[in-house]
Amino acid sequence: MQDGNALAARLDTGPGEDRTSGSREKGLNRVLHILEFLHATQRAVGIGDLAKGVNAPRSTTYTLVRELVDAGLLEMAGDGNRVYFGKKLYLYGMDYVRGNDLLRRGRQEVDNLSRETGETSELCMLQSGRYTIVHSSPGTRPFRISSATGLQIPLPWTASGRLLLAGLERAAIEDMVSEDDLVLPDGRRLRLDDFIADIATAKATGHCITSGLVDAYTKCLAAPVFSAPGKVEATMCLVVPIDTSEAKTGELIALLRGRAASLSIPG
Amino acid sequence: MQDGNALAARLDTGPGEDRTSGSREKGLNRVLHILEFLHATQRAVGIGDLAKGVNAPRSTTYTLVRELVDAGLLEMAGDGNRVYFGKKLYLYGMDYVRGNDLLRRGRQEVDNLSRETGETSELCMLQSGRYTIVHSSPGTRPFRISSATGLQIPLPWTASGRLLLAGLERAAIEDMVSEDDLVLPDGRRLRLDDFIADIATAKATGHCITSGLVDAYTKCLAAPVFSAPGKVEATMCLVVPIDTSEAKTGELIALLRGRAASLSIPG
DNA sequence: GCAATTTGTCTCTTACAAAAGACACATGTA
DNA sequence: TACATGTGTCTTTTGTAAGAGACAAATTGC
Repeated sequence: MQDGNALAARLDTGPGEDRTSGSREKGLNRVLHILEFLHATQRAVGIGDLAKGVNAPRSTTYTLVRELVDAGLLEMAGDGNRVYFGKKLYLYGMDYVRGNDLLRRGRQEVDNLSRETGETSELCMLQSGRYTIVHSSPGTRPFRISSATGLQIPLPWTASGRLLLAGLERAAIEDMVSEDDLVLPDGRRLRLDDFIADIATAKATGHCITSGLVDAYTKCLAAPVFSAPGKVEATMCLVVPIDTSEAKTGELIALLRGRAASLSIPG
Repeated sequence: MQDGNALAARLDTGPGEDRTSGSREKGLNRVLHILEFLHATQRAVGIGDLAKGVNAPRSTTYTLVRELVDAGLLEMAGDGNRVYFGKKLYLYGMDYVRGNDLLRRGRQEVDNLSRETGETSELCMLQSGRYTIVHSSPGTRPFRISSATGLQIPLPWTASGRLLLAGLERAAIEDMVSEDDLVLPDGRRLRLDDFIADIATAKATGHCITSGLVDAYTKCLAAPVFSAPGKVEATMCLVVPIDTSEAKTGELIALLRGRAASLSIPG
């Protein structure tokens, strides 16, 4: 939980740049902030708190929430004065899945992979310039390695991040990575050049392994899914204990690469 | 497809009443219409068509679409000038699932049920006053009985509809059911009083069976899921061939009732 | 080849939505 | 009893977002 919140905090800078003052914000923007805030919070929120959370006037927040609830995008939660996502968003989400072969097959493949290997497996994508766990399947370890769907983590913290940026210009990479992103959870600081070198290596080898980046106990194996030659659309990734043997790791990487390749468009 | 479109057409009356003139609509409303239109269309749409579809000025539509795409709620589809739902909506949808025990367990149970029986199984709920298939699992019949997730069908056409309205006042029921809703796909017209009587019966027996309503070849078995004593939150339903034997039907109903009961909150 | 349509981006105006703030009504707590 | 703190609904005011329309560029059709 403490971990989850630390990560969630990174979500705060919602859509539409950093608000300097925030007075007389567009209604639609308010709504986008509200949705993003609920996503970061991951539970029903009182309308007052919501107003504070998105830094919007209370009156405005009340009206917007009412409209969104009427539309079914939000729902009043159990006790009666909290709101959270509504059924309509679920339906739209399912529409997205239906219209998206890669996601549909990727989810399936991730589930297979974690069942077969017993390890936590994830499907990751870039989501408006940020690394996002689009689907994850927990694996069977007693101490399950936490990672919730929809979490957004700085790109440099992850193996998948290195693959997702493969093929981008240096400038584009710099745009996507803030100074803060280079600081790992344990306080260590990556050098941007090292990160960019990692990306090149990942591109060349066709996979990526990172050890002890997000936490000291795991390593992360990732392989790219291509939507076109050279264009990395997603990655599949396995999170394994950091002391996993060389041999075992090699095995898993081979498996992972195969599955990721099977999802790729060209073949 | 012709069938799907006939049903989709029923979605058109989106949120916020029927627009008579439509001049100077609120931005948020336009967005809600856009989302609803995409949901009805079930595929990527050109921005021009979208503007026509939601009856909004082109300039406004362009601006809104750009904002929504930037926010990740929509995505530009393949060829480049069409839009459809975006990853963010998927993520929000998953958040909804995560925060909603009933839906999560219901999906699971529906999948089990269709695997065990081989029949198409569905989880249904009221969604802003309309019957909605929230999850469905196709079953194993060679001619699969069509029913897509997220479709909204007039309440009187379905067995689930009768259960979902159990416990409501007559006036409330009348509000939810339009004249058009009483006309079946084959042109027959239900009498409102008969429908209300059906609802009472369904409430009393704790399940509902309808034959040949949406089409001539199927019957629909449904059982209620309660969120509180007397409050029907959802229904589970099985779609079977209309010539299924009495005995077999009884068996399935018993199974269905058991599963639905296991999802209900009180016990 | 020249029309006719569609697409995407602009600018300018004013109708109207967002905000401020007052109000009424619950709570809890010194 | 007073005094915060949170909730939900009003009004009024004013800054601005929605809309009309004009434009160039890209697609169509004949």
